[in-house]
Amino acid sequence: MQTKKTSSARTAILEQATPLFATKGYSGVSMRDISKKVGTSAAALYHHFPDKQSLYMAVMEFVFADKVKNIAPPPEDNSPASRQLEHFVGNFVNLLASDPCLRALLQRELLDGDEARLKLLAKRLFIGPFEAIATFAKSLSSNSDPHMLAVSMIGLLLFHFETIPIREFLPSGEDKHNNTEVITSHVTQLLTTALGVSE
Amino acid sequence: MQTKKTSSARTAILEQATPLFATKGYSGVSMRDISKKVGTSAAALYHHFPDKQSLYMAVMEFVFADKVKNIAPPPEDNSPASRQLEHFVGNFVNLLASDPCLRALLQRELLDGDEARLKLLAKRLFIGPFEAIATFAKSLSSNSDPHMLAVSMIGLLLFHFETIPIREFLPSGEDKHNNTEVITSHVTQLLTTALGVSE
DNA sequence: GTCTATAGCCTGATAGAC
DNA sequence: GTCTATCAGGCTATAGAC
Repeated sequence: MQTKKTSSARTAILEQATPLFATKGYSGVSMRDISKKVGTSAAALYHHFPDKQSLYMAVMEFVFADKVKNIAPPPEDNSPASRQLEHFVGNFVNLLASDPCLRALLQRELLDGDEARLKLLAKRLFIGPFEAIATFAKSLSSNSDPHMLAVSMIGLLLFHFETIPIREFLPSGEDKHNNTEVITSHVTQLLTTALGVSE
Repeated sequence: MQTKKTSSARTAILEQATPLFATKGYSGVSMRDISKKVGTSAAALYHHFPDKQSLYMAVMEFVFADKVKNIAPPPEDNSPASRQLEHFVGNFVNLLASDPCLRALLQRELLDGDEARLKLLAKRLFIGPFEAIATFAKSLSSNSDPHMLAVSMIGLLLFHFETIPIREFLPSGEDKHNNTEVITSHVTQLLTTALGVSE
C-alpha cells in the first residue's frame, strides 16, 4: 500500500504551467513558454507528458483535485441553516480568493472545452461537489429546483471575482468590492433573504 | 450630416469573425481561419483592418454596440418594481439567449483582456449599461451597495448560460434548465425575494 | 480591393547524443 | 532525464501585380 512517489520535476512543471494556462488560455501558451518558466527545454516536457493536451489535463486535475471536495456542508451537519449558509459562502469565497487560477481555469474550460473534455472533467472533478451544493441548496429551500439554485449560488459568487479586473473602470467600483469579507457578507445576506433562511 | 457608408465587405468580415472569436478565443483563431470563412484571402483582411488586434476590437464594438444600451429600465419608469424586475430579467435573458457570442466574448475579455483593453471596452461599451443597472438596483433595494448588487444580478443570470455546455453532465441537469422562460422565472423569483420587492 | 507569393518567426513534436 | 538540433507546418503581416 504505497502511494505514487511524487516526481518533483513533474510537479514543478504543473506548478509553473498552471498560472500560464490560467492567464493566457490553452492556445495562448506554448510548450516553449512553459519550459522557459520551468527553466528547462521544451523537449524535456515531452518526457513527462506525451503531448500538450495531456499536460493541460494534468494541470486541471492538479488544480481541482481535493480542493473543491468539501465545499458544501455535509448533510449530517446539524448547525442552524443560517450558519451553514454563512460558512458555505465564506469557504467558497476564500477558495476563490486564495487560488485565482482555479476560477480562471474553470471559466476557460466552460468557454473552450469540447463535449468530451467537459464530460471527463465533470465526471472526475465536478459532479461530487456540485451534487453536494445542490443537496445543500435543497435543504435550504425545499420548493426550488436544486440544480438551478446550485447554479445560481455559484454564479453569484464567481462573478464578483470574474469582474475584479474591470471593476475599477465601472461606476462606484472601489477596492472594498474586491475584499473577501465584503463579498462574503454581501452574498450571504442576499442568499439568506432570497432563500428565507431564518437568522 | 451623413453617417459612414456601410462597407459590406467589412461587415461581412465582422459577421464571420464574431462566432470564431466567441468559440475559440483570440489566440485560437488565425487570420487564415477568418479569411476562409469569409471566402477571401488573408491578405484581403489587411485591407480592411490594419492588424488582427484591430479586427478583434472592431468585432467587440460590432457585437456590443447598442445591444446592451437599454438593458435596464429607465429611472422614469413608473410601473411597479416587481414588474420592472420581471422585465429586466426577461430582457437580459432574451439578449443572452438570442446572441450567444455576446456572452462568450464578454467572458473571454474578462479573462484575457489586459488593463488597457478592459479600460477601453468599459469606457466605450459597458459603463452606461452598468450604471443603469446599478441605478435600477438601488431603486429596488436602497440599503444595499448598488455596485455589488448590479454585479450579483448580472452574475446570477450569466452563469445559467455559461454552464449550458456542462449541465448535461451534472446531476439533475435537464434540457428545461436551458429554457429561457425557466431561467427567467427562476432568477426573477430569486431576486424578488432577495430584494424584498412586493409582488 | 483582391490576389499570389513570400518573409520571418513561432508552433508541436521528434531524433539521438550524453 | 535533459540536452541540442531539427522537421514540417502554421502564424502575422507585407510586397507588388492586376
